[in-house]
Amino acid sequence: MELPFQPSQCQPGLSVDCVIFGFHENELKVLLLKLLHNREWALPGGFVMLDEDLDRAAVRVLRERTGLERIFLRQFHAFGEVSRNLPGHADKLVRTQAIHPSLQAWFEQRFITIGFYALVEYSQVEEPHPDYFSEFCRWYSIRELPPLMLDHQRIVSKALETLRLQLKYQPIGLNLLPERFTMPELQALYETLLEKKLDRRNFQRKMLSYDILVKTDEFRQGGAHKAPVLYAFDPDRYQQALQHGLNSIW
Amino acid sequence: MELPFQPSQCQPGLSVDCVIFGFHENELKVLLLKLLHNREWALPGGFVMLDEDLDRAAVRVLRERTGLERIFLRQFHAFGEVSRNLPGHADKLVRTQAIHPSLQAWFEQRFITIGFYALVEYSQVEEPHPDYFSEFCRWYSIRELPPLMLDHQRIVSKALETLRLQLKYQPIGLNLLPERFTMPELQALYETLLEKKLDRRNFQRKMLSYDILVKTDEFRQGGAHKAPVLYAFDPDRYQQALQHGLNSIW
DNA sequence: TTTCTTTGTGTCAATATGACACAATAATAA
DNA sequence: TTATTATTGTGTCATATTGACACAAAGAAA
Repeated sequence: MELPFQPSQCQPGLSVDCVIFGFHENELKVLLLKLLHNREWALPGGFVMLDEDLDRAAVRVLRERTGLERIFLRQFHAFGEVSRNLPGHADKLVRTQAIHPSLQAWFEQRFITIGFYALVEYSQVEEPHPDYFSEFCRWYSIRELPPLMLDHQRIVSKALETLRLQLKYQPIGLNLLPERFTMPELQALYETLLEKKLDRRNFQRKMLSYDILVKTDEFRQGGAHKAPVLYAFDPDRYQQALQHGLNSIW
Repeated sequence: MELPFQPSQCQPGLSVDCVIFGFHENELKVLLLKLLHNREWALPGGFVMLDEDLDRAAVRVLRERTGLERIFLRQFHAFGEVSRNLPGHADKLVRTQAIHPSLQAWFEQRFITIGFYALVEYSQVEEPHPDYFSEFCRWYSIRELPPLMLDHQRIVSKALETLRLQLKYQPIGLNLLPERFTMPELQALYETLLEKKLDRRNFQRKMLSYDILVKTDEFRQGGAHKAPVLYAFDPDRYQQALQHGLNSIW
């Protein structure tokens, strides 16, 4: 397999890492890559070309990994502790033949990484593509993550914290749920993120009051009980709610 | 004046810029540096030492500029567009004798900058110290900023946007106001940030309901009218409110 | 003492919220 | 075919919060 990047064409000491969130079976999941020759897992990430905008680099990584374009992607933090680059990390990559010895110097640099989080519809991601350093991809529930490389555990935690903060004053769901969804499904997403049960009736009342949902005349058939109505987000109103927030104190 | 940094000791292509906010005469202000040999102004910023944590670099810049330690400082965005480094910028620095020609290559790099915003008590900053590239410092009202270098205008705008967002779900004031302040002073801060008038009585009721203020038994004497009570923040409760937010929807 | 302005403390109606009841519906079991 | 069961849709009601506003107290100046 050919090297997917040329160190001389990359911004030195800088990388991007993406925490890709999906929602499936009432669980919040993240897409991880299994490293080659190593029991550890890693976030999808990459380097920034010298002539590439930072945000474009994150979009590219996302496209390369999931095949998706135009998805919700937000920068959330720059990780720049000196200690995040473990001594011996580059050496280990060479020893396990993960990289060619000529790249050792590149990987020995002190790296700052910019964390992005993405919200994607789980079912839309068909077959995630591993990259040069990994053998395969898998979704993992955030409640039981495997051992992660370097400080990637902390990056996931920070992304999750940011996502939960977003929930407090902005809508969520448009990017995580299919185009049409039921009120109980939306509630399940909120309950998962908040880690607590909500009252079904009060949830519906509040959610409808935000005026970002459109009730369709279709139902989710095939369930064991009363068929629930399908809703969709009103894209314009949803974007407005993202911009201005849902509940301002002032 | 000696060069304050050695390029070989710095993380390549990376800088930090600080938007230092203060509140004075009912105006939100930012601390700017007047560049040498140039009509433009710049944010206090600097480079990151190879053995220095990113956040520590921001703390150092802040200390060098304001003399203050232990102040409210938050990372808010990484600016990484290719176009933010204008072609000819390094050349201009050499031509105006702002930098020695040997540094031209360093300044010609493509830079990513990490934006931090700081909240400081205006009166505590005695005499701001300019750096190697600047002749003096000045506070500017955010309503009338002078011409800023490169994309620093955008960095200020983004910082302000973040600060206003913070106001929607977190307390503010501890770092911008003196230790003791009156309710009208706190309200003026909010009105400035929100750019709108608030009802004096409802503001007080809501603010007190957050339970982060301590009413002292002293008054602000010397005013032309009834002497208002002085309040102080309860540091512990304030920190808690910062952590958990003031008004959760859920 | 009067006037002016600002501060401290209320009231009250309108609205939003939390807790809960009950009918309707769809699949399954009797 | 009918009863059962779990789930969905639509309420009600008491309580808490909010927005709009009134009035008295305090300090300086006329």
